[in-house]
Amino acid sequence: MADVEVVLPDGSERTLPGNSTAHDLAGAIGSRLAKDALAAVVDGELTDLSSPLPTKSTVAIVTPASDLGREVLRHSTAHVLAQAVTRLWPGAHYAIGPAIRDGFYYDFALPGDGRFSDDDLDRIDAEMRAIMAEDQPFVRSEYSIADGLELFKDQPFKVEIIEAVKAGSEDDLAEVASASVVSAYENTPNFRDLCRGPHVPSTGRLGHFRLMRVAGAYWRGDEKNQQLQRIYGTAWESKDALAAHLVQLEEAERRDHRRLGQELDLFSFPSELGPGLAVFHPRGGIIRRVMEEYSRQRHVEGGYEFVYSPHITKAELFETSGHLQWFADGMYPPMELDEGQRYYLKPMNCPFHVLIFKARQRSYRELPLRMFEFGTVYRYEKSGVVHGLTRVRGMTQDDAHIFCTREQMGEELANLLTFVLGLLRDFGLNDFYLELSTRPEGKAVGTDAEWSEAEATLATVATAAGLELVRDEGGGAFYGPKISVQARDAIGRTHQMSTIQLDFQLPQRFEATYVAGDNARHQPIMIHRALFGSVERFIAILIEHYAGNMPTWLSPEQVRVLGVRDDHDDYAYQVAAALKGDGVRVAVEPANEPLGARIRKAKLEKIPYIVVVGDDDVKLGTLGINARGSNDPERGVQLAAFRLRLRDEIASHGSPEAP
RNA sequence: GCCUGGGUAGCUCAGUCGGCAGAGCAACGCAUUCGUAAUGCGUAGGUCGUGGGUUCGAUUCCCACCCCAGGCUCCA
Repeated sequence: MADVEVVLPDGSERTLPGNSTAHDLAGAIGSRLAKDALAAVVDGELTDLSSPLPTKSTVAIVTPASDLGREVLRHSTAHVLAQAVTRLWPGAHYAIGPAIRDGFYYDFALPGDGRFSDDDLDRIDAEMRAIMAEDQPFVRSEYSIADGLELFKDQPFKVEIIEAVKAGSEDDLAEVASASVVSAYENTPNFRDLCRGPHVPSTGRLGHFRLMRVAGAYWRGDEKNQQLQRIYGTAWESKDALAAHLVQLEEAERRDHRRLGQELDLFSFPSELGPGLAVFHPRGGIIRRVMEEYSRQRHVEGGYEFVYSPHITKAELFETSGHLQWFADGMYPPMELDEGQRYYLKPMNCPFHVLIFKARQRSYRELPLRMFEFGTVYRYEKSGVVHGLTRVRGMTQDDAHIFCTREQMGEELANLLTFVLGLLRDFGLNDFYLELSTRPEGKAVGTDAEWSEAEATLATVATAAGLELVRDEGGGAFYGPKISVQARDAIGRTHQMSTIQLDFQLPQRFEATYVAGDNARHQPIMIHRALFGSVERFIAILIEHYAGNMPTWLSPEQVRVLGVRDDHDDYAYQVAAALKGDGVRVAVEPANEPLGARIRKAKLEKIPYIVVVGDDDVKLGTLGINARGSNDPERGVQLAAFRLRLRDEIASHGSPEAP
C-alpha cells in the first residue's frame, strides 16, 4: 500500500503509511491533538476523523474550540437529541437537525400528533446525557438510493429527502453524500440518521450543551406544510464556553429595550391600544424629540424639503401604487364611507410624495427634488410577529423620496450613502456593512434591463463607499433593488438600519414626469430611503446599544442636583437654574432622604451626571460631580467649568463614560 | 396566522391540591438632616387578563377570547 502524503496548514509535509486516517495523522502530530480532534478538513472538504486519507492531500485537523469544530459538535449534539427523543417517544419521526449560530435544533413529529412541553426538556436532557455517557461511536455508512429508501422506510421525512435528492433537488444535497449516494450515521443498532456528516468520533466527546426551548416550525419552512415540533439547544466546546454564552444571553436580556423602557419610564404598550401600538412617556418623548429635531436639522442641511401627508386615503392611491395588489394582507382592512368608498390607513408614504411631485408641472431644473417626512404608517403585522418597538403596527418612518434624472442617480446615491453613514455615526453607531438586495423571483415588476441597471448602479455606489458588501439575492422589494446599511451594536449583534431603494416603477404607475432641456417629458427616477428605518425601532436599537446609558445629548435627564442636607437645597436649585439657562435638562431632588439613597436612585435611572452640593460647595461656589460609569466622584469642581464641559459633551454627542 | 409557555398590587414575583389574597421595591404620611448605590415607623394599594360554564363556594377546575414572551412563517 502506497504511503499517503499530506500538507498541513502551516505548509509542512508529512508521510504516513497507506490507509492512514485523519485520526492517525493527528496522532502523528501529537497525542494532545489526537485527543482533541473532532474532524478534519481534507482538500477543503470537511470529513470524519475516521475516513482514510487520499495518497496526496492537504489536511487540517478540526479541534473543538474553532468555528468548524463547534459546528461539528453542535451537529452531533443534534443527532443525540434525535436519538434521545426516539428513545423516549418510540415511533417519533425526525426531520432535520442542523447546527446553527450558537447551537442546534432538531425537528420532530411525535406519534399521535403529540407536542413537547417545557417539562419534557428535562427528560430529554437527561436522556441525552445518558447517551453521551454511553460513548456511542458515530459510524458512517453509504448506501444506494434504493437501499437508503428501504433503510429509512419508517421515517417519512427522510424518505422525502432521499426522494427529493433522487429527483435532483440541490437543496437536499446537504443531507446526503451525493446525488446518488445516501450516507447515514449509526450510533447504535437502533438509531441511525441520514446525514452528510461529519460527526465527532463518539457521543462521549459531547456534553457542554443545554436545551433551550420548544418551538413550532413548519416542515421545509413552508407554512402550508405540517408544523413540526422543534427543540433548540446551545452547545459548546467547554463548560466555560457554555457558561460564557449563557452570561451573554443574560447581558442581552439586561439590555432588552422592553425591559429598559419599563424601568426607565420611556414607553409602554397599553393593552387597551392593541398589539404593536406604543405610547411614549415624557422621558421617552424627550429621546424621540431630540432625535427627530437633530434629524430635521441634518435634512435641512442636506437639501431636503419638508412635506406632510394624511394617515388615511382612498383605496385608489394604493391600487395605483400596486401596494394593494402585493401587500393587502399587511394592511389594516379598509373602512367603507360615502357609499362604498374604501379608505385605508397608509402603510407607506411614497404614493403621497409622488402626488406632491405631480401637483404641478416639474422642470429638470428642480431635480433632484428631495421630499422628507416623518410619516406615521400602519401595518397589520401578523399577531405572532410584533415585538417591542422593533416590530410594531404603528410606526413613524423618517421617510424621504428623491426624484432625479437617470444621469443624476449615481451621484445622488453616493451622496445619500455618505449622508446616511454620517447620521448613524452621529448617534454612536460606527461598525457597518452594506447589503445589496436584488430582484425577488416571481414578485418583481419592471423589465430585466431596468433591474440590471438599478442593481449595477447600487453595487457601484456601495463598492465606492469602501464598506464590506454582501449580496442578498432576491431580497429586494417588488419595485426595485435596495442597499441596506447594517450596523453592529455594542454586543456584536447586527441590525438592519437604513434602506436605500431604487424605484423605476412608481413614477411610471403614477405617470410622473418632468420637462427636460429637450422640451420633452421624461420619467424621473425615484429613490426611497429611510435612515432610522422607523423612529421607534431606532430608539429600541439605541437603547440596547447603550444598555440604557444614553449619550448625554439624548438623555431624558442630563443632570440631577442633590443637596447633602436640606439646607443645601437652595444652592442646589441655584445650580440647577444656571444649568437650565444653558438648555440642560436638569432636576433637583430635595434632601428628604439620605444622600446615598438619592444617589442610588439617580444611578439606577442612568442619569449622566449627579451633582452633589454640601457645606464646602455652598461656601466656595463649587460642585461635587458623580459621573455615570465612574466610582470616583470629583469634588470642588467650579460651576463654570462644569457648564463648559456639559456644553462640549452635548455638542459632540459624547457620554460621561467616554474617555 | 401556527407551536410552546405565561398574565396575581405601579414594578419584580410568591401563593392558593376549590374556602377571608402575600412579600420586596415603588407610592403616600410622619419622623430623620445625612458628603457619594437602600434611614426608621406607619398607611394605602387587588373584579388574581376578560367573558362564560361547573360548584354551596372559582384567583384556583373547564371553554372561549384578549394580551405578553420565545420560535416558525411573514416583513412594501
